[in-house]
Amino acid sequence: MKGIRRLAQELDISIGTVSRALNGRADVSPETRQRVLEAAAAMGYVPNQAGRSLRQGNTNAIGFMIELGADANGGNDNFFMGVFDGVQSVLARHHLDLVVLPCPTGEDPAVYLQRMMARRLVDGLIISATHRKDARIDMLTKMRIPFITLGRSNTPGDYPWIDLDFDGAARRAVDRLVSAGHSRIAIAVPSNDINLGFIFLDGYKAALARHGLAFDPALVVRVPSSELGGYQLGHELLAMKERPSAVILNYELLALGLYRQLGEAGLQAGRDLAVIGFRENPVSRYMSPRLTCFRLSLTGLGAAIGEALLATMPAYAEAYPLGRTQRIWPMELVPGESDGA
Amino acid sequence: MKGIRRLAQELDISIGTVSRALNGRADVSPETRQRVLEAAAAMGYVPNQAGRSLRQGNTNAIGFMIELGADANGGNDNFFMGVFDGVQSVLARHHLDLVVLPCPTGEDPAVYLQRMMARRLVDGLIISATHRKDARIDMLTKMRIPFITLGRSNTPGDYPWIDLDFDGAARRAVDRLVSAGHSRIAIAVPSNDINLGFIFLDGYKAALARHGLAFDPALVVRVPSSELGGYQLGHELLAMKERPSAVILNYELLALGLYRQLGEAGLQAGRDLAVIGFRENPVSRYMSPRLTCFRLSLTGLGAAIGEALLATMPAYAEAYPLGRTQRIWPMELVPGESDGA
DNA sequence: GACATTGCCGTAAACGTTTCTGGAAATTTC
DNA sequence: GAAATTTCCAGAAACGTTTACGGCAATGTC
Repeated sequence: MKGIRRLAQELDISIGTVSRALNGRADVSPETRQRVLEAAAAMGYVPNQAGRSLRQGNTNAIGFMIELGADANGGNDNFFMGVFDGVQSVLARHHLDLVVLPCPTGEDPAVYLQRMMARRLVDGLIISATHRKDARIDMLTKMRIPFITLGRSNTPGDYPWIDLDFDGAARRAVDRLVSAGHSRIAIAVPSNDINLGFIFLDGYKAALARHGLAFDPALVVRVPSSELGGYQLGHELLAMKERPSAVILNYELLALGLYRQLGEAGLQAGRDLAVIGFRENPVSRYMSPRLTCFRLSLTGLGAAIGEALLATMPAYAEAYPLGRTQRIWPMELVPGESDGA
Repeated sequence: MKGIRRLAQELDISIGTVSRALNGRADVSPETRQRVLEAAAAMGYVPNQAGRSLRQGNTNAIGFMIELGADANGGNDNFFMGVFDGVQSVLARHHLDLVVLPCPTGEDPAVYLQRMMARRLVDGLIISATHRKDARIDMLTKMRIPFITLGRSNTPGDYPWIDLDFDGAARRAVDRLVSAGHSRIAIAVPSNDINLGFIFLDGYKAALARHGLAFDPALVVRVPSSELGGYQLGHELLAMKERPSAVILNYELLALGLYRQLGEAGLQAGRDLAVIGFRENPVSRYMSPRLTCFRLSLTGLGAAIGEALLATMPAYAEAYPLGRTQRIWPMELVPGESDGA
């Protein structure tokens, strides 16, 4: 005899009562509940999740899908670790657990997602590295699985999302550079179809226009989001006929390769080329010269993701007034030495 | 009507036969099997994992527990992403899925593990960031859950583990520095009780002894495994009465902070202080000067972990001759410019 | 042609929960 | 003190699978 049945036998009561006592239902006397809880603790009883899932049709777990391919989310640094912490802080309030689902490099994210959802492993899902046209969004809406995307997409629909303030970052970077006297400002965007690149570029264009500067397509450099990409970026910048005096990066670690390329040419960021990076992280803080970039609260972002997701799940929604489930997460500019200010 | 029952009704055969057909059992006629498979595909049927788990008592998933606390595994860079890929390449052969379990910062890893295992979410487990005395090991052996640790521990027992070649790296770093003429060689080790620090230090000591050099405890600097730790390390090195001419790092990103500290004192790695880092990664490759460090195959490591774990699980063991489930993963020195050679 | 074997399939039990239903006992109500 | 209500619990069904068992027909064996 195992599980709840054994517990019931031990206490000489029915398994139904044991279950109700453990789950805090009303119709069980205080003393019986007490006995059950004590016996459960003593015997180290924990309910079998498979049985519970089968019966109630849920799993009490939330999934977070990430893509392992380095290019897809820019080298996978400590970004997600902070976000996971934030998400869990919210889920813990409801006894929900977080499981991370890593899509292998080279596997189609949509196919992977299909496989994982078929397992019915989670009740809700967070997906990241949103592509411009993302098949996963249609799939999840069709499957009626609650989800939220970290990153906007162009896929139409009324699904919830949260995204970093790419437009704002691009705009403020341009503003800062223009007021420092720069007029020829290059921009680096990812070479794949991840959506953030398009938004970043749009923000850049809009900011230029507001300053009355013409948009020059030659100043848009598409490179993979990696240190090597930064090195290539440097090469392209130096090879330009009319060399720009500043560059804005969509990904902070591009600066490493860029710095190296500049160094090999006897040049230095901040002095010979103004550089504004993207997200502040431990590496950008210790590069020389220190990178001017944008700070955000990773755990705060994670918590916002968790709350927005729960707001769309009927079982938890009452605690989270639906409100805005589509929002832009703010970033704050932290000046470094790389923009020559 | 849902699930297998609906499928059976549609085909007008029993659910037992459907199940056997889908699971490739022998006693079902070829044409029936064909019909079932086609109907399942047409209706988009996928077996309910909860029902299956409940019946067969397993989950067809393997867990990989990581710790989010930045200090615990050295800043969480792309290390794990590569390993996940390798693990999945092996698991896929057996239709096993990988789920990553991120232990929140600040939560006791053993408590977290207990919670997750109670959910019976996975059939086997990989744990990382092994501590010198690791409560999780006793817990898992007691629970009879197949597991493997990424990182040795001092906890006694015959459990499987894989570890990076910390001793070899320390030894070869010392060898290289000594033959370049250095005799006062400092070493950085983590300030917490993560086990790799002790092994790294032991390798260092042994190598010194082999060269007839005395071990000087003053040359052992304990700092957190982060860029800031590297900065502190630089401070301590520069403040030493008898300043060392070389330093060996247990974690490559320490070099970033160290470089900065040196730069602020007008010094440079390679020229004024020989530096040998630990693991090669994209960042270390683009630091200036490029860090001398050790290369390893992350996906290879992941695959080895997966195979060693499966070798201990009865259901899969036959494919993996038990052999050595305790092994050291090799690393290859890649010369940079930071050691002045 | 009687018998044993084989191939295929239906039936039903089991996995560990939760929850619906009913009902006995205790309490309250007039 | 009978009726109505409440409190608490037992019993059983249900969730979706897998699999042990048995049986019927078809095939093989002498």
